Amino acid sequence: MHEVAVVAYDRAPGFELAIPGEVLDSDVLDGRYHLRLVAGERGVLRTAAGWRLPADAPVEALACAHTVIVAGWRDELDAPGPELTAVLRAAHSRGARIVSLCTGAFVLAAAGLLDGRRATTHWRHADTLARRYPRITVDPSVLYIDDGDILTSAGTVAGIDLCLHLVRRDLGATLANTVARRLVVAPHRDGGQAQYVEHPVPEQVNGTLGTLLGWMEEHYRQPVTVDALARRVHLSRRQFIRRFTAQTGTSPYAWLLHRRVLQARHLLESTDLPIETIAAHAGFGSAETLRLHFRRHVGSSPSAYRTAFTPAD
DNA sequence: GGCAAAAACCGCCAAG
DNA sequence: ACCTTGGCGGTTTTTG
Repeated sequence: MHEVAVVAYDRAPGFELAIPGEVLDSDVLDGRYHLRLVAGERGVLRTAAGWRLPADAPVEALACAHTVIVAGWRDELDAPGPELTAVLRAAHSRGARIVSLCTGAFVLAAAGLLDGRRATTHWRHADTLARRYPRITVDPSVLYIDDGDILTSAGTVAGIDLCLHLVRRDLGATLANTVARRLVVAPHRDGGQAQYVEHPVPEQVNGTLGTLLGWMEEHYRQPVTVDALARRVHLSRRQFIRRFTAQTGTSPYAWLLHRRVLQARHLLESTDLPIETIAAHAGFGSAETLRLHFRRHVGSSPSAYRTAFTPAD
């Protein structure tokens, strides 16, 4: 049983606070995570909308959590209390995994947990974070950053991506996809939040490119060249790459590779096909190529991944 | 939108 | 038997 503590604090944004519950406590996960709302501050706590927050446990409960999630923060100008930062540091040094969603990164930063690390936050606050904490390498162009024991995510909805990533890491890609499907969100939103920087009005990958992404989703298992993609949308290769990266945050080819690795993960978990075959089914030309990109994205070799996620469940 | 340089990738093979 | 890693030149992709 994996204990997850979600930190409750006064004037918390309700949306961010709800994300861990929606993703990690999804009924398709069968209670593999045990979530608790833990008070990070004294007194009566309310959400930004004024709803009363009934914390399950006092600050000390962070001591027994495997994962601690700070979902957002009320105000970048408002420093978190010393009690909260101290207990976060303690939890981390005890080996807990610390996660921030959106502006929750400011709390982690105040606790000194991000010093010397890469981190991200909502793009509107990235500058402030970087300026106030020069020892943090802030990358505002990604949806989330997995730095092993510390994970940070970008604005609002990216918190869902990060929580799905946790599920993927802990329980495998197949289950993560099931959760995503249940929530009716994209199981794999690749790339950064660059699109939101230029077009703060969220979502909706614009018309023709959106259609193209659908096509790619159907055809990534076979060889696809960037030139062919550009031709499909009647753009020069150069212009196509420009638009694609502006909208999705990754280059076309990188998108394909990422998608193929995800499919390979799924096949490794759900079949016992040899690596060579899986490579072919996922759209890689050879097993070596799969291995290279698999290690780059997942951090382990395909067969090591398979043994880690095989029997039992 | 096209060009050229830089970077990344591919598949093969050899070795562990 | 099967998997992983690393090197190598020839391509393809990405960048400015």
